Amino acid sequence: MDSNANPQAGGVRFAAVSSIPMTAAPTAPAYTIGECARRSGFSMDTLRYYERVGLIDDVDRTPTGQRRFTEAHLEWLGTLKCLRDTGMPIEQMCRFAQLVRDGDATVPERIELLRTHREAVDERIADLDAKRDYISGKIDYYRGLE
Amino acid sequence: MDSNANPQAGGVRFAAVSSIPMTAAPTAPAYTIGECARRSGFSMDTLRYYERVGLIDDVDRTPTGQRRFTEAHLEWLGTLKCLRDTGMPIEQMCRFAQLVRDGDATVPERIELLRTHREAVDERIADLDAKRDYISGKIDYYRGLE
DNA sequence: CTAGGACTTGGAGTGGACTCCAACGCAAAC
DNA sequence: GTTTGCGTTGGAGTCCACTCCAAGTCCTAG
Repeated sequence: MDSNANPQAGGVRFAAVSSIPMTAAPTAPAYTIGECARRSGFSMDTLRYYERVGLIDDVDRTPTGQRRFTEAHLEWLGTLKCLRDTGMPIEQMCRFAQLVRDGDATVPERIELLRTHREAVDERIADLDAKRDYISGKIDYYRGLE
Repeated sequence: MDSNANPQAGGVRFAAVSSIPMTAAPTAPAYTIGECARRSGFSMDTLRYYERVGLIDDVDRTPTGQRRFTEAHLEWLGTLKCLRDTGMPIEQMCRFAQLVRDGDATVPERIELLRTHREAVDERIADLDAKRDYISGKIDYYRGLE
């Protein structure tokens, strides 16, 4: 049901470990939204927003309604950050999230989506490279005028 | 007064030449906003908007009020496109435009601005490269599952 | 026990960069 | 000379991705 568990090295990693005072008993660590924000690099508001639009799933609540995020969430957030920062629109990330929810049968579709996205990223990089050169040319031109 | 005239090879270039029926007499070509849009890659609305906020200067009008853009405008628009597409905010482009308007004394400041921007572009490229690799890793992981 | 900080919700507001609209004038092709 | 279409203006609207707000609850350190 959940084959997103790629333990990719590049996940977001920070120092402190146990965020929430768990009464001893080494349970799997659960993070408050504040801690999750600090660790993921998203704001608390963005995390709530992502949950609302369906980009984050299965966020447990304490009996009083506070969110508790897990290691798995942090990993998933690392993926989202990567996709977002490479320019994928929210809507497409939602589609990807849906595929992940839909289980292993969607792996080929996920590959397809990521490949397409990677191509877009490649194009973006090539474009930036070219435009970087243009800027350098402009700088050189101005330097000739000084 | 105007040392933006860097005839950089990478300008936007199209096929057709004379857009507006000029009663013979090979005057410097002047382009309608539509033609300018086609040649620059900006929409007509964006061109008007850029003029309003001060990114484009000295746009002549026909006696009836229609804009006529010149070759020089197209070159400047090429520069704007490059800056915009590499993520420079409008406000900073406005500052750059102001420097160009302020004449040759501002050349060092322009260099400074462009250098700073180029650094931002370099960082963006490095970030995209890294995230591209992350995506590739994810793809490989999924391919292992197929 | 109480102060202060962290958390909750639904919904409204923001910022950047356009993009569209209405109502109109001018143009040039047949 | 009329239709088709390109152009004008000021101002309003849109889109995206958040970001902020109010009013309230909860948690924990002192």
